[in-house]
Amino acid sequence: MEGPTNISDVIEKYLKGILAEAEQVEIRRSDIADQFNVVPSQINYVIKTRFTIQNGYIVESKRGGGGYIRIEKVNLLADADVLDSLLTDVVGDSINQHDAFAIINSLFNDGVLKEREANIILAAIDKDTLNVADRDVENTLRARILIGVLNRLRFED
Amino acid sequence: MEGPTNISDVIEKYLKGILAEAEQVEIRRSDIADQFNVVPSQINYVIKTRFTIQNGYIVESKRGGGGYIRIEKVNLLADADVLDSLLTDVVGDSINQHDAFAIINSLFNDGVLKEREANIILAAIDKDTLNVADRDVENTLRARILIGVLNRLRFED
DNA sequence: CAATCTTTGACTAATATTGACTATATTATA
DNA sequence: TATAATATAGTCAATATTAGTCAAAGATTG
Repeated sequence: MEGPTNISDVIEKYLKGILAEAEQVEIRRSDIADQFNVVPSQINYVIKTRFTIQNGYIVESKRGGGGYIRIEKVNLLADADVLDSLLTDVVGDSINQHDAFAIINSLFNDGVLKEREANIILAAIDKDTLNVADRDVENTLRARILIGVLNRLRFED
Repeated sequence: MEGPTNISDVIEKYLKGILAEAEQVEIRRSDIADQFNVVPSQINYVIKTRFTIQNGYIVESKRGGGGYIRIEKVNLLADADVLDSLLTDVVGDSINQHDAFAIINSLFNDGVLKEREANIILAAIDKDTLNVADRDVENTLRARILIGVLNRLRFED
């Protein structure tokens, strides 16, 4: 019944309309801001809230002359739901090395990760690699890395 | 969408186009500057920002009559010494996201990393993933993860 | 009314462009 | 051969051109 009620939704729909036709959109932030009569930083808000990796978008940008913001749509993989439930149920906002290793190991056993891929992740979240004095900080950081990596693996590219 | 709208990107692409065909490219700075209608020092800027060792290039030059700038592509897979010095000198104990991304991209281009492997590493060292308040701490952590991961891959082979 | 989402703008950071000045190598000339 | 003239490239800082961050204010929703 009702259309979009705020300008952020309008901008979101505009960009997604383009992405329905093309692989990616490349904009000049101030152009879009002018077009919808909003301040430039609102474009960042729209992107941060509506074009996340969880939703299947990858965003790249460059400042300076000829700068741009590029939004790319990426496709969900078959394993996406496995990774998704793992993320919401198991990882949380803190995870110790033992539990994290078990997750990666099971993903390897299930064929979601190749051996080299698993080894890369294990190296990245190893406690000696992170080398953080505080155990809680270490576990929080490990959770963030795991979430970032597994979210990325939900998509192809 | 559109191509680059800044002249530095255009010059970069021109030079990389030549390097796609040849082992190296040798230019006279003022020729290229004239060709693209920029001041000569902009050629130095393009080289300094886009043909660094972390991008996989080595640059040599000579001044005076018959002077030149020569850009050579190095293969990090073939040249273990270059990779070594790159990790020691460029990564060291701190590295920002921009430089780290350039290194991973080079390793992918040279066949050291597969695309999925590169994406995993990029996700792990992304500043939003690490989400550390202090920039120095973030860069230190990124360096440890990068070195930890690459060393793990190295022992594999 | 409390929580959440949106809008705004001041401030920050990154990148690109330009030109004056410096450094170095080669060539011409005394 | 020594020196001067010429022909290169390098450095650096000022300015211009973008995008990013953050927090306060305002609006909406449950």
